[in-house]
Amino acid sequence: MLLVDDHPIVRQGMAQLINREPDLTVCGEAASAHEALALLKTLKPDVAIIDISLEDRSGLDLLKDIHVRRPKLPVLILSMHHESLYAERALHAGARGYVMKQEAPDKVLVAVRTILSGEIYVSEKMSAKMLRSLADVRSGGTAVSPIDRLSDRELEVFHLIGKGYSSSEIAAQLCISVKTIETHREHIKEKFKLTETGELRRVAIEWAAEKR
Amino acid sequence: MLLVDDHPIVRQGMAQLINREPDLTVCGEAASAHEALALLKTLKPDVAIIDISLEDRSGLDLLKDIHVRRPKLPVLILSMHHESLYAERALHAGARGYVMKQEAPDKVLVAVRTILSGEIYVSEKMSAKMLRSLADVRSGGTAVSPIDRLSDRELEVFHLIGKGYSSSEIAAQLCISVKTIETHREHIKEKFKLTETGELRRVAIEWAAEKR
DNA sequence: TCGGGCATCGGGGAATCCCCTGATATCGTG
DNA sequence: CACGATATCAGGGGATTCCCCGATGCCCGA
Repeated sequence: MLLVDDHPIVRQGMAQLINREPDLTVCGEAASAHEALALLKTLKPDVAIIDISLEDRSGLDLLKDIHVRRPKLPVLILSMHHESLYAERALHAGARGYVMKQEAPDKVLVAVRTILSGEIYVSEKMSAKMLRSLADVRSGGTAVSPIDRLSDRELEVFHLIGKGYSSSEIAAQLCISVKTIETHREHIKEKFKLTETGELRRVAIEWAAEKR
Repeated sequence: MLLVDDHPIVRQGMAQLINREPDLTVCGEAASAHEALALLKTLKPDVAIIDISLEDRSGLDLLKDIHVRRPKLPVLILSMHHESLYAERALHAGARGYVMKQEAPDKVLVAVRTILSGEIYVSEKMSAKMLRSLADVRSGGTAVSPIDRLSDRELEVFHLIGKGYSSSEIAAQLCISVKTIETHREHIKEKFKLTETGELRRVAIEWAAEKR
């Protein structure tokens, strides 16, 4: 197994956790995406655990690269960020599982064994959420990113929310009623399967930051 | 030694690192400030390692509490954030050392032994920087970033605003009144010379994105 | 042509935020 | 010690948001 995390202490904890399992062994560690890709060539691991926030801030990027080079390599994303923000993105980028660092260590072991057996691993909550969004397939069953399902206007509003504008400010900028913005917000929340307003704001900020 | 970190995997790595040293032993672990304070009473550790970003309250907060209860307990701050952002604040709040998680694990051991011997531990770079800023006396016209003029608490609130949290959400996270958050927001706005609320939100988002 | 997504707007009530004043306690520094 | 900075909280009132409801007109594809 290949470990990728820019914090040596985390790697150490992970390595110990993994190595004391008889059926699992850490064969290499990397602190950056660059190192990881190099080790991937020489070590030929059969599974990888990758932190989403690396130095060169390319955890998801690395994931995509790996997915191109070795599409069948199961990758588990381990992150300090909440699953509601990144889990879907990670799976979309080719990961086979997502575990938050806040989780108990044994969750990692369960996740590793799950993805080694060819299954997908996400938390109960997250899988429920994703199933829910899968259930109402009004797009012919094709798994589309929620962002793609936004209409032009909704995307515009979403973008402005991500930049920190309030409903009334957005209304002013677009020269339309606040009420209209509120409607758009509701529709966006529906499409993203969000329940709290705060979540919409944070997701929008995250997204806007990426598109910077 | 008491370990405080909200990521079980990190605690595990730290514990293993510490315990294999003959002269050091982990006597307790905590995932939150609340737990930490409870354990501090019962366990009487002679040194503590604290992560700066905890779930319930910030590590700096916990640090101050500890410093009140046991002023002589040497505390090492372990953080994923760069030392240039927090090291000075940490020492000011009573910490005896600051180590980034990006550092090699043995740095932690060096740091622990240093603070156990009564000395202060920061990296070479950081100590040089602090000495330099100490040397060049506050000559009136030093252009200081508004960020540096924020108090610890204000910076914390500012950070959370930038991540998209509302006043009430921040209050819940920090376990203080919404009214207090509102006061902090006003003070931050003053220091940044901002007039509109939206401006504060956007500056905070901008800043949080940079420090990602 | 009919349905559906889209964009626009409105009402109303509860919740929250915003902004002001003011209060208290602590801490560090001069 | 006195003073300023910090951190905490409160009350109140107006502004805004949030979330439920419903409505209209438009355009496009089945």
